Amino acid sequence: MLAARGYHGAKVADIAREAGVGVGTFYLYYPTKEAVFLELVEVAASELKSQMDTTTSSGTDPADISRRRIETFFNFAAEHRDLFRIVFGHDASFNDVLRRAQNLFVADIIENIRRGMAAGIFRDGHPEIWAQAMVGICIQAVAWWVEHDDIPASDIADQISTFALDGMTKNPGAQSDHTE
Amino acid sequence: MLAARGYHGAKVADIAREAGVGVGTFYLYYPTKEAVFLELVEVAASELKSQMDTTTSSGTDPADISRRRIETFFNFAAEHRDLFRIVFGHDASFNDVLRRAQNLFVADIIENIRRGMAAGIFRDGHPEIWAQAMVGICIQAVAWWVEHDDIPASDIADQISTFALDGMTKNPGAQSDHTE
Amino acid sequence: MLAARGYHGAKVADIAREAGVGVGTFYLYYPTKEAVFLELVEVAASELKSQMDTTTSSGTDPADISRRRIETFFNFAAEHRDLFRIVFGHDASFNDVLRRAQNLFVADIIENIRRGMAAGIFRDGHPEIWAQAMVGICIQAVAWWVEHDDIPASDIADQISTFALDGMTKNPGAQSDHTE
Amino acid sequence: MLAARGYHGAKVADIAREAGVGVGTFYLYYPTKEAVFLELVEVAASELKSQMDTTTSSGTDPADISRRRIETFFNFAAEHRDLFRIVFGHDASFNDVLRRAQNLFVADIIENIRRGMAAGIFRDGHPEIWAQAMVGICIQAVAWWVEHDDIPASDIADQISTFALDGMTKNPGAQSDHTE
DNA sequence: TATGAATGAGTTTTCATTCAT
DNA sequence: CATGAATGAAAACTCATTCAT
Repeated sequence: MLAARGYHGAKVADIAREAGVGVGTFYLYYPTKEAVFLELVEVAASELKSQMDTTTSSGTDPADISRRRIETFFNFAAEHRDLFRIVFGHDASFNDVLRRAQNLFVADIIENIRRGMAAGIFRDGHPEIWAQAMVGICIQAVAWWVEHDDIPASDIADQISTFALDGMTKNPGAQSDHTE
Repeated sequence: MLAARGYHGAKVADIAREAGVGVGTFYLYYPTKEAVFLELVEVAASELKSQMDTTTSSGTDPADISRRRIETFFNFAAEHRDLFRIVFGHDASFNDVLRRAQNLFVADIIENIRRGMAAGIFRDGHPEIWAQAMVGICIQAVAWWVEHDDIPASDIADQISTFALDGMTKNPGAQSDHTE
Repeated sequence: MLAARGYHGAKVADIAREAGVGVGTFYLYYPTKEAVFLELVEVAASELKSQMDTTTSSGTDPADISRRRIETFFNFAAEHRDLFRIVFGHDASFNDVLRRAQNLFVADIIENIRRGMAAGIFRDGHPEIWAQAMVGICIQAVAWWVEHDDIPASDIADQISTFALDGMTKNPGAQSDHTE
Repeated sequence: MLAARGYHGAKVADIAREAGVGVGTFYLYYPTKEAVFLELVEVAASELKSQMDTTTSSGTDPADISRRRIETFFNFAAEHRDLFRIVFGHDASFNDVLRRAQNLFVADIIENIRRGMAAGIFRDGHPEIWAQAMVGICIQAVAWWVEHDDIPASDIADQISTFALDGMTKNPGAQSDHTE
């Protein structure tokens, strides 16, 4: 399925066939291969943003806004599952390499989270989702950070640790421990 | 610079030139283009993993382990900045599209975090890093989730909200609010 | 404008749009793209030929016939300027290359003609038109010649020199030196 | 043979095969298909120009210069026959149409020239070459003229008639009637 | 071992032509 | 008759990989 291929894995001929049209037809609607992805992503992003803006326009509590945005995001993803598979879909060659490397760590992270939960130190949750979240934080942070030479490693590590361990809210216990 | 190009953007000829060898020499050491990235990533991943294992072998507190792992990760990234730029480097065509879409949201997230911090609801931190962390969590979680059809959107949204807002630890106030 | 594009530069869609009809309609009247040019050229050629035949049917003096034919040709061209632009119009890619190469020589030829006129060796005339004529003779002659292997270069050069310098008529001075 | 195909008729794959190399090799030396023709033409044009400059640098008589240039041109063409076949080679589709149209007139022109020669009005020469010359003059002149709106048809017709019938030189009889 | 010129399979893109409406 | 969206064969171009030196 096209959706599972990602940008580089998807050939224009495949995209066209998948859509049930000829290659010529593809170029009737998009000037280049890049353009269709760009449009796909931009249209979706702008739709998502407008949904988020609507969703969060009623309240002003930042924590609440975050929660509702996250909810909106995943509802949107549920409705556009195919799109997300395209956009984050694994490209035959490279992403597999990354995936494998990630898995090397995910297992350990899950294990640590399980132990933390069992010990009552971590709040209850879905260990694998949290492990994915940890990986996502680190990847995104590092990708951002390598373009920002001025921040010391210890600073970004601290920021990420605080974020991941304590969360953003100051008195979380008072608000949203869904597990108690 | 090669490092800024990412897997698809980097031609074998560039990689070889960057390394100061001929393309033929490249193929003397790596069977395919994929292999060099695979090796790059795997060697680094295994080195990182072994550093992490060493770092965390002494203690058993899961929160502490997480913290130390995160620290190790960013120290490693600092020492292998080029590698990370290669691996997460933006490929000319596609990643830019993604980058632009992300930026659409990052600004809003930063704004919300700033307001939350100002209101004393969010603990103090680096708003942009946290925003990147939020985006990273969501992207990684959604990429993982689209391959796991059985989990309802509301469940994953809840998990991610809890993680991001409250953090993993149960009594964070008691442990690590760096701002108090 | 279509007329300026030449055969390869003109897309059928353009030709149809230019004509104010749909592409489908185009194919109602012409079986192929080539056919429309063929028809265009053939209809025009046959019309031109019939005009020439009429024009020259009255007299029998070959020099006079030549003169009248040339006149008819350019009058026809004046009335079918668009057609001539289509037929000899410069195709985006290749003809420009030729054009540029020609210009390399045209300037020199003009210069030589000017000097010849100033010295009273050449009869008066429009230097650029004559230079174009010179180029036209050479191109056409060479294009014809490369398909006729049996003629030595010196022979064709002699023929062309005689033609260009002395003209076709035996006693031109007695007939048509417009400048005296 | 490639040389007989002309620009549009020649596919890059053919050019490469003809040259005994792979298509990739072609692109190793020329960035685009257009570029190879451009280079072909420009290199040849500049070589031809330099030959012409050398040839004509000794004398100053314009008529002599013309004659020597024409000679140089055809000698050059003889040595680069293949190149000229490429450059003026007939493209399967369009040039044939033109060729056919031209032939419609060439026969008549030849006939007229023959009659003029027989009648002693035209100097002796090769009727077909002269007919080609006539056609070349007219095509080139008209192609030039359609881009120069300000010149009346009668003017250009006069210029061309004078050129073709009387030649450029003022007293041709005194100089170069090769037939007497 | 080291090289980089040569390769051609694999892609993107074009556009004359068709055909359902 | 008229249309233009759809088509896909054919063409230009890319780049990982090979191999003679």
